[in-house]
Amino acid sequence: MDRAEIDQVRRFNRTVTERVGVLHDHYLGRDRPVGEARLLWEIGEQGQDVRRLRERLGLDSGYVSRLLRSLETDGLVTVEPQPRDRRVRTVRLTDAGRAERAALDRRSDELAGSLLEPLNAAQRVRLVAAMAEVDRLLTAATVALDGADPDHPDAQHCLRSYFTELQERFETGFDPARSLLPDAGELRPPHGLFLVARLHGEPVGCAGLKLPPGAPAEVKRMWVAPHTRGLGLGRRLLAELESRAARHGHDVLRLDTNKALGAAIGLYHSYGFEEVTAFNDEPYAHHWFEKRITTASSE
Amino acid sequence: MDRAEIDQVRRFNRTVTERVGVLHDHYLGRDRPVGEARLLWEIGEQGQDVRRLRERLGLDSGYVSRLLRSLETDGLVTVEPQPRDRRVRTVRLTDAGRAERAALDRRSDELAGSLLEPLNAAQRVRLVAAMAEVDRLLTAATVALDGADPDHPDAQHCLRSYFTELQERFETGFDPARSLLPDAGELRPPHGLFLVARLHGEPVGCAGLKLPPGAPAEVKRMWVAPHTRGLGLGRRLLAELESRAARHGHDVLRLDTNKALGAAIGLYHSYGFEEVTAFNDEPYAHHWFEKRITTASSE
DNA sequence: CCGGTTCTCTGACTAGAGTCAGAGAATGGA
DNA sequence: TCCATTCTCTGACTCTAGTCAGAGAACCGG
Repeated sequence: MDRAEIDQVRRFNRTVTERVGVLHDHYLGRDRPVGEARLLWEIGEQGQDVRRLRERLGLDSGYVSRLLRSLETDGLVTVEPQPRDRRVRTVRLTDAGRAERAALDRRSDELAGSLLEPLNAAQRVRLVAAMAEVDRLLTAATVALDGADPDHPDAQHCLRSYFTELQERFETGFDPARSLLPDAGELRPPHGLFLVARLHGEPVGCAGLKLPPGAPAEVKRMWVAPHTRGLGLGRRLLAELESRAARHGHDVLRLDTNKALGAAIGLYHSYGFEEVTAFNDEPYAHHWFEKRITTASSE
Repeated sequence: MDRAEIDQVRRFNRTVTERVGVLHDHYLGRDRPVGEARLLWEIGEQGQDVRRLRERLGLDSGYVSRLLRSLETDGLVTVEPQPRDRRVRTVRLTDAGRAERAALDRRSDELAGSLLEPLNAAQRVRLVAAMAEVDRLLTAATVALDGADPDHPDAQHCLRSYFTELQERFETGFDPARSLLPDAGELRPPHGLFLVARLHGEPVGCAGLKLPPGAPAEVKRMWVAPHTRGLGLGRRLLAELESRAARHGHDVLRLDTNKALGAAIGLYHSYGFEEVTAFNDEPYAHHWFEKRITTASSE
């Protein structure tokens, strides 16, 4: 990371916190404390459990309770116990609350507009494009990769999505029973491992690795959520698997894949995999890839 | 301004305030309230008058006074009356203060680094480039254009810089006495007007307009500070002058310029001016331009 | 139906970031 | 010289945005 890069990031931080930050408070904190506004926003059109709200915003339970009471006395929300578990309470917007939320929405639009307003059309196009790029890359940088048990709810969520997607995309559909599926034991230590990628706590990708002693390490069940594609997440998962495989003493990484998964095949090529002849008889595979790995590899 | 643009700006605002904002507080507000840290930073290496500090940060005088006392009791600054006007007080960093400020500097670097850290080299390059673009265009959008009297200190500052620059850039140097200079009266109502562009309150550009009844309006003394060039500020000044000239009933805008000012000549061409034969005998002019204007023109 | 757990609420605090109204010293202009 | 103005400081508040420690209701498993 060189000096010029750091300096540019600092200039960016300064300009943005000044310009966006100040306007943000000006527009959104107008007649309601920011905390309440955030809460109002997060409740959403269909209501939310208090517990989920707390998690999403990372706030103290006492604090949320107080904020909600304040919104309630203003007639913006109703709080009622859930029928099936009366400890949990559900918040719902009243009509007034919905109106207030719409007002916040309008203000966010105004804020965005006020940033663009002084610029001419050409500048606007360039600013929006640059913002999209910053947004995309900062989001990419926010995704965290962690080891997880394949039975963890987040891992399960990813795997279900993965199978659903295979079912939709494979010409022949996908029936887990017909495939060479590793059982969960093969994807947890000491026989392998499983990674989950999370964005703001939500699972958005996964990848498994089999580590058979004396044989090549094998990538299994790599999946990236559709809304986070294009962030380089697949590449990051591969890199992480590769370095972990190397740390476990493996010097070859391999995988098989279906011809319907074009983007993945492209990634394997560009990441340094080479196509090889079939090393298993997975009925859903059309391509088999291998990559020689070294401990020093870092991307 | 279309919906897609607004939405992208809103996504950007959200990502950036979350990612940069949260880290900002985490890194910079570590062992010192953000208010004090900002002040410490703004005092700078060579010290500042309390009054200027207040202006720069837009804070209440009582509040600043209290913050300074707190920094003083921590041994980070000294506050002393200015010798020439003992009402005004000057703040200076002590050695401890300088060390603390250096620590803040390091943290800003760390913050910047932490944004780049999860990305690979290619992504980093793209992020930094996009940040530079956003920074540049948001800065451009922050510049305010206001009418001003040509004798106003900010206008005078611009004009002095303008003349100095002409002196340096013209092959023959520049001697105001030899040039066809409008007197200040011609650049203030009702005979004309004068615009000053300001960034965070600092003058960074100017432009004058002569409005002789029954004759073409004439652009005079247009200047943009070197560090704000490339922001489209010249174009904005021209557009503003054009619309004001139109509002005063003029339908032609004209100007003369020196061959040394290549960027300006390029701007005049691209803005829609056409070169014409000399309409005056300004000794420093090599090119004369004219543009037909309409009331409806907007850029 | 008992005991531990989960979930929400209340009360009691704290710190930060300001705002507002003077008071009191210095200064500058008539 | 004196009066208005400028500049800084002090005291007295306010509002956000939390944190922490229980208390009490509801639920769940054995």
